[in-house]
Amino acid sequence: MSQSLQLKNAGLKSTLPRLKILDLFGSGLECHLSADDIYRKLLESGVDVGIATVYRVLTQFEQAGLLVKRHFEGDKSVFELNQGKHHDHIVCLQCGKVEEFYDEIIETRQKTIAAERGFSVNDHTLSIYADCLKADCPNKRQGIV
Amino acid sequence: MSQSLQLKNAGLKSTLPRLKILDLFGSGLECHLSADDIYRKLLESGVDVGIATVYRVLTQFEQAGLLVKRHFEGDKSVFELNQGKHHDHIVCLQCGKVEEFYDEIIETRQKTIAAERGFSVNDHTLSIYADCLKADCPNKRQGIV
DNA sequence: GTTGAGAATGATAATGATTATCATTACCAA
DNA sequence: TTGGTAATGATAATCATTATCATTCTCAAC
Ligand SMILES: [Mn+2]
Ligand SMILES: [Mn+2]
Ligand SMILES: [Zn+2]
Ligand SMILES: [Zn+2]
Repeated sequence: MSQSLQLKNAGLKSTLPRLKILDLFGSGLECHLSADDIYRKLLESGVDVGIATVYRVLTQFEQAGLLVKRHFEGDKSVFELNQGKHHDHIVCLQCGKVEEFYDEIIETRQKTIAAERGFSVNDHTLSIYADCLKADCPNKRQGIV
Repeated sequence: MSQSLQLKNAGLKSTLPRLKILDLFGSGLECHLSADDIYRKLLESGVDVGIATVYRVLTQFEQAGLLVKRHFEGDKSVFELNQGKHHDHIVCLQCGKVEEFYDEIIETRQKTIAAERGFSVNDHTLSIYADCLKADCPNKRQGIV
């Protein structure tokens, strides 16, 4: 589906900042970007956008169900494409790379644990902070991408 | 162990703000307090402390291993006594109550998942946001305590 | 294609949590 | 008791995020 149609479906007018921000997330999954990441990337690519617009658009996209907001370690939140299905994250403490996973055993176990204690699960976040053992892991942190 | 001795062991001088803050956490477990919670409670109890001191002391206690910092939903972080052993949390979306749990199956599964993907787990956070089904759950949010 | 009402933008001020400064005060070893 | 030094607290500064508001842009109607 074209991006401008995506926006139309979400009840949002097709504007340059919105199209460019949608572009950044592209079709590439496992892409977790902060407002500042996006602001910086747009300026680099010659799109003269305001930081206020970035925050506004991200919030609108989140409310429209296009994006999902995440809170990893650190102070700033990141956004990713809404993949329609829940998943959890492994964050590399060396390079900041984020990998996604879904595990039925963990999911089921959480419901059981909550039920045993008199809770009905609404949502959850599981973030594993780990060291990447791969050879190509750049041994320095550089913002969660 | 007396509180002033606890402070001495941590290499910290025994001062009124430090003793009073340590007091607040007391022996009661499952006590998760934000800097502002603590600041407010101290003022209420007649201890005229500055908010800067609260933040400073919390950081010192965390570095000394007396407290652990947590990040639940929302903007402010909370602290709890360092119980020496890892645990995860269920947060009631109605009243904000926090319950703790530890599940060996989930812990083990995380290590397996990470290993399969070439990661060595360093740390993790699992927070379940749920609705408390108990009758005495006050149906309003009132800050995470 | 032109146009106008209303939405969107961006510069900037405001906010809320947290940290840094720095002059004053309190702790404690001698 | 006292002096050196660490701790405190009022306040300014910082950082991410949100609110304001005058200006610009979009798009449906003509
Ligand atoms: Mn993800
Ligand atoms: Mn806890
Ligand atoms: Zn999950
Ligand atoms: Zn755990």
